[in-house]
This record gives sequence, C-alpha cells and structure tokens, in this order.
Amino acid sequence: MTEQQAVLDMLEILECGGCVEPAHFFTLMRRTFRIAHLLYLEAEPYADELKVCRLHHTFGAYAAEIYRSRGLHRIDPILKLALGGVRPVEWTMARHRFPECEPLFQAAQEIGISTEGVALPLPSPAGRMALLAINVNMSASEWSTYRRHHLRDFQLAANLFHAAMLEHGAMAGSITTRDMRLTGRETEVLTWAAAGKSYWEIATILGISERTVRFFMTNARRKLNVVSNTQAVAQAVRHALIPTV
Amino acid sequence: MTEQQAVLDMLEILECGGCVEPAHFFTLMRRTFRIAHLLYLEAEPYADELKVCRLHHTFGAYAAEIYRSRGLHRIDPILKLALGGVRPVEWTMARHRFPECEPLFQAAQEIGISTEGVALPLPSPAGRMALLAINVNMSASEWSTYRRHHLRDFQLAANLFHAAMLEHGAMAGSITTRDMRLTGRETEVLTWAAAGKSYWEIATILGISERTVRFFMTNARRKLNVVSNTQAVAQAVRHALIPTV
DNA sequence: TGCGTAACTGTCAGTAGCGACAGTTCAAAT
DNA sequence: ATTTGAACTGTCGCTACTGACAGTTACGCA
Repeated sequence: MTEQQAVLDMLEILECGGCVEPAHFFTLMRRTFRIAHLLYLEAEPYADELKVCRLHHTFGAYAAEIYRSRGLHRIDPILKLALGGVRPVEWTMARHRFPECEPLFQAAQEIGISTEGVALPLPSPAGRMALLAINVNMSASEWSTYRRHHLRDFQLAANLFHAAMLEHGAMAGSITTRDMRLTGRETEVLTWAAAGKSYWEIATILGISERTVRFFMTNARRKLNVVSNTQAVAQAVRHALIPTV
Repeated sequence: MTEQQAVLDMLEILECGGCVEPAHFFTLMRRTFRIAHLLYLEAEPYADELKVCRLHHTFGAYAAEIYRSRGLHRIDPILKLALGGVRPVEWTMARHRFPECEPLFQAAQEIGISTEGVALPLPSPAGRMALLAINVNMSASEWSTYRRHHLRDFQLAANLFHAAMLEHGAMAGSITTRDMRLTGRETEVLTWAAAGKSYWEIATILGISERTVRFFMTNARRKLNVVSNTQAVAQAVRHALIPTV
C-alpha cells in the first residue's frame, strides 16, 4: 500500500498547513496522483458577472489566452455548476447536459488537453465561492475507476488547500477584508434598509438623526463600491454582511 | 480490502443522491465506520446569535436537553470554529485551545458520551453555514490512527450528504409558489436594480420605456409583499429569485 | 369568442434618496 | 500626547423613486 501511504502523507502535510503556495500544492498533487492539470479559482458574484479573486492553474499561458479570447467563460458549464453547488461536477456530465458548451471542449482537444476531469466546489464563508478543477489524461473507463478510488482524496485535499489559502489570504489582506469591512452602525442601517425602512424610520428605530443614518449609509456605499442603497443591500445580502431575516 | 470496498460503495450511494433522510445517512455512516454519534447542523448568522435551520443528531433527547438547558451552545468552541472556518476541527484540539469550554466536555462525560471526535465545516452558498460532527468511542491513539485513514471519507461523505440536503431543501423550501413567482421581466428589472441601475438606465438597457420599468418593479414589489425596491432586491437575493452570477 | 396573463405606455404630485458643503465628540491606539 | 477611527449632526439642491390615475396590445387557452 505504498500509494495509499503517499496519499495519507500528502493529506497530513496539507492538514498541518504546510502548503500555502499554489505551485507547491499543484506539484504535490501531480506527484501523488495521476493528474494532468489543476485549476484553483476563487470568485465572488458581481452584478451579472463574476469577479475573480484568485486564479491559479497549470494549463499554461496559451490555453488561458484561448479561453479568454474566445470568451469561453460565458459558456463554461463547470463554472456555473461548481461555483453554484456543493456536489462534485464531472466534466463529461456537464458536457452532455449543456450542448451549447461544445466550443469549450473542442478548444481543449485542439490544444491537446484532455476532456476528462472533475471540478470540486469549495464554498467559502461570506458569500465567496471557489473551486478546484482536476484534469486527467485517461480513458473514460480508466478515469471512472480512478475517480471512484480517489475522489475522497481530492475532496479533502482541495478543502485543506482552500482553507490554507483563505487563512493565508486573510493575513495578506484581500480585496474584501480590508476596506470592505463594515462598522456596527453601517451594518445596522443596511439591515433596516433591507427590511424596507426609510431613513426617517431607521433614524427613529436607532434613536439617531436622519442625517446620521444617511452618513452611515453613504459610508457603506463607499466601502462596498456601489452607487445606490439598493445595490448596497444586494451586495450585503450576497456577501452575508447583514443577518438574514 | 472489504472495508475499503464498503466505504467506496457507501460514497457511491451518496453521490447518486440516494440518501436524503438524515436518519438513513446516520445509519449508513455508523454501519460503515466505527462512529458512535453524528450531528448535522445547518445555521445562518442572525445578529450576534445563530439561527438553526436544520438540526439532526443521534445523541438522544437527554443529551440535547442537557445541552440546551445548560446553555452549552454559548461556550461550544466547535460551533464557532466549524461554522466559521473551512478546516476540520478536532474536538480535543478545541478543548485545549478554549479552557472555558470545560463544562461542555464534562457534561459529555457525565452522560457517557466520548470526547473524541471531529467536526467538518460544510459552508453553503448564500452565507449559510453547516457542519457535520462525528463522535467516536476510542482511545486518543486509536482515534488518531483511525482519523488519519478515514478523514477523507468523512469529508466526502459529509459534502455529498450536505449537497443532498441542500438540493432536497431547495425543493421543499420553494413552496413559495403561491404568488411570489416573478415573471421574466420582473426578474430582469430586479436584477439590474440589484446592480445599481436607475429606472432610466434599465429602460435603456432593456429597450423599453422608463414607465414600463416602473410597472414591472411595482408588480415585483407587490408580489414580494415589500415596500421598497431596496427591500425587494434584498428579498430576491435571499430567496435566489435573481441570478447571483 | 371570451378570459386571463404578460408586456407595454403616459402624466401628475409627493416623498425619498443622494451628493457636497462643513462640522463635533469620544475612545482607543501609537 | 497626538493621531486615528467610529459615531454623530446640520443645510441645500437635485435626481430618483413611488403611488394613483387610466389605458393598449398580443398571446394562449377553454
């Protein structure tokens, strides 16, 4: 059981938080498993687009350029499924369920990238979403067996790596955690605004002046980088910055 | 490798979505692994408290009553750590890091519940949080070895069960089919309003008159039973009535 | 052929939201 | 002891939103 031992050793390294470099993690994964390529994506929802917070992968610059220039992110079903759900997403399954995404898989074949793989959703706190996509160079039947044995390893490894990235990122101060943190009052006024209260009502509820409510709301809008109270509330709800009714 | 086979079989059952009953899942887990007790909790942050959305466990009514009556949730470090993070939380680790939680573990010993176990965070979309706590009846050293081998199984099983619960809950929760179902245009204008667009901008985007945008928005407010666009958007985001991506 | 529903439009008057002006007070951190 | 940040307040003027008035058009279905 040398292979088993190697897997367990790798997982132990990850659990001890000894792997915060994406490149290091990718190397470790490729050494331990029969993996062709890896992709780690951390994003947050934004209006009708996705805002990418972190992106690391081993597909190379050429593949990334193809993906970007052809706008394949618009039809990529793996993004939608993995960033929206909790369940692992099988690439071939996504391909069959969404015929309109054929250009994506054809582009992959063009540049010699296999179309077998799985994407693991890694939901994070505060409304962010992340995924680890794993690409393998195997036949369908081979992959089926391999996946059956190692999906659990992939899932735990992905979770541990993701945890390390989040902890590390919190220190490094990502886009969300530095200037976007709302004060107590800002959260309060947003919460009441989301409950449909007007400035006057909020002022009465909190026992402060209407002007002050506007002050907090303006600060909240500035911090959230939005233009209206409505947008601010949408953002706050999405990012779980205000309590759910 | 009979044990390995049993584990893989169980994970396959879970992956096929063949296990939405918590009691069924718990039985399956206890039959497959050397687990004493299980607890599944789904909650969402509310003000400075936690609002429990779903709670299933095998600890029995007496233990639950002890936990509730003594207010142990206030000092339970596992709740804090597991609902706040992404990394598995070891019970003894939490016990040593938070000396003030001793009453919790003493209560467990009183009623004959082991203090060895692990809690797996299961973050969900939309700011909700969940965890699966696993309690075992082993010595510390025994648990250490067992955990090393099976944490990956626990993690994947927990994720798959959680996914099934979410999917099932989405069905059960969407009994909102009374009059709260929005039409296509209503969804569109709400989406753009959530993106911070004004009536004039939305009208331009959709190629209709500003009055018509107001018409749809008014209908949406009436259907959602709210008084402002801001509240409507908050409600729509919370109930996933408008696309988050 | 009617009936219901979704999509669409116009006008008026009142209220609410929002930006920009210019401040004070208090507690904690450096 | 100075600085930083949160909490707080006032006024002016413009724009956006909201309710209530009163309609038309097109589609599917019984």
